[in-house]
Amino acid sequence: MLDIKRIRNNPEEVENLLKRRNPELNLKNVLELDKVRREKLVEAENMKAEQNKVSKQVPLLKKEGKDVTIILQEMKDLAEKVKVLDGDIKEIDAKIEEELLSLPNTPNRDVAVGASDADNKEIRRWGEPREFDFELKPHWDLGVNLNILDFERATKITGTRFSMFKGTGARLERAITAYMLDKHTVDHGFTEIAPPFMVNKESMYGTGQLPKFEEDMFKLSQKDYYLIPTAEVPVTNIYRDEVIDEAELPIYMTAYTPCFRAEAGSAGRDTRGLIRNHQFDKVEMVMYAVPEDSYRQLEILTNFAEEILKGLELPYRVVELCTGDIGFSSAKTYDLEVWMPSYNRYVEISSCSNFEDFQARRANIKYRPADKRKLELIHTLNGSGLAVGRTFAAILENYQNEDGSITIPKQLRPYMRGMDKISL
RNA sequence: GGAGGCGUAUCGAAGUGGUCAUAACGAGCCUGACUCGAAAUCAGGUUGUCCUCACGGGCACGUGAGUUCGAAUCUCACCGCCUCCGCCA
Repeated sequence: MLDIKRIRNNPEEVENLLKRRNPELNLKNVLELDKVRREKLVEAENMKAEQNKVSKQVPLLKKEGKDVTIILQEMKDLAEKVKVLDGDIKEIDAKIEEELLSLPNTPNRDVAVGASDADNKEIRRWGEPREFDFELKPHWDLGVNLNILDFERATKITGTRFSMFKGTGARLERAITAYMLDKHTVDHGFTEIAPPFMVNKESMYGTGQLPKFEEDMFKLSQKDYYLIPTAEVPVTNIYRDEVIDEAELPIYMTAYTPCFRAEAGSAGRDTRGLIRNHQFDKVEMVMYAVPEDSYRQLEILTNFAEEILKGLELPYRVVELCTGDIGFSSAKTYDLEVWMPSYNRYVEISSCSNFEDFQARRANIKYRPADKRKLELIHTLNGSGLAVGRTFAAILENYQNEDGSITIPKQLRPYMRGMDKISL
């Protein structure tokens, strides 16, 4: 959520930044509502001040034996007026809240202006896409042939866009997850979290999934809970409505969770394999930082995600998203894209973002600066580290051999009890 | 799921219709005094939020609604925590 004070004091600046995302965005409604609200607020507060003043006098006058009947009658009338005015203000507050919740974050000033992913900027590449001297297979054929993936039965058990890992495949999936978690906790200093996989709507509002993206989520029918679309939601909300000591920042947290996405509106896209499912596993990194430090932390976060790809020796590139492509809550985002041979292009496998105080304002996460009295909002960041299903797919495709077997990346072998190859 | 109890600042906790909410009292923390230094002791400070350039004012005692001229205090609903019982991996 954007700061209403910032909007009020710098309307043009904020609006211009929003228009970099989408030229249709504007602040007209919010500004008008805010103006009316403040007028009514001043009026109501003056009346309340009067109420408080008189209420203090009443017991004194009574003590002196004076008749207060007239005063009480006047106060009753005043109370009526205050009640009406408070009702109006409450209504306006709700409207302002609604407007503010529907506005995306302002992109960082340095983010390149662009309309779509076509305008994203490649920052760097690592590794060379492998040249195949045989006809390569996509991961869904490789996995099914080796009997480590089963899409047909997953569809029977549940439905389309579900997948199932089997035997060595299930083990490899678990190995990838464990490797990532170990790397982040042991080498990168993260605290591992095993959070709830369902959250209430306050948490969904906190990170920005609600109210705008309800159709992307799975909601339970008997409780007002949602299946998490990413560990970002429960983990970022850990400190919702709390105040953190500055000495504790930055806070690094990582979590493995399954992720559930309705994938509404993506019919027909990536229908085969592990790339776009209703359920997939992901290891997520979440950071809390002081505002002055958050952009430095974004670089660190992105590097941590890159470390996983480097460790697995998977070629990738880093892309900086343009203003038209960054997510609703983000101010700046780097995507990591892994080389996917069957697609013959790089495919998104991680998204690392700085949300600045956008989520912290919604979730009310503050810290007390060591030098100052006032509480300040923290900055939140998160990044995939990485999407496990897509990593699995990338390993199958990049490490495939002519006979259809898969060489296991060196770093994963300890997690596979030394196994170096998956074959029939 | 049933019964009872409880939600007040960083923590403990008092307050049960109006000079007890500028939230008592205690602890913690910060500053100062004493000290070579520390401890102890003494003095002072220490909630958040909204409107306002400021002065100043409003709001908040789990949340919401109600009664009242006036609510932490009375009523209702909801949420959370604790104890006991039931059920359960």
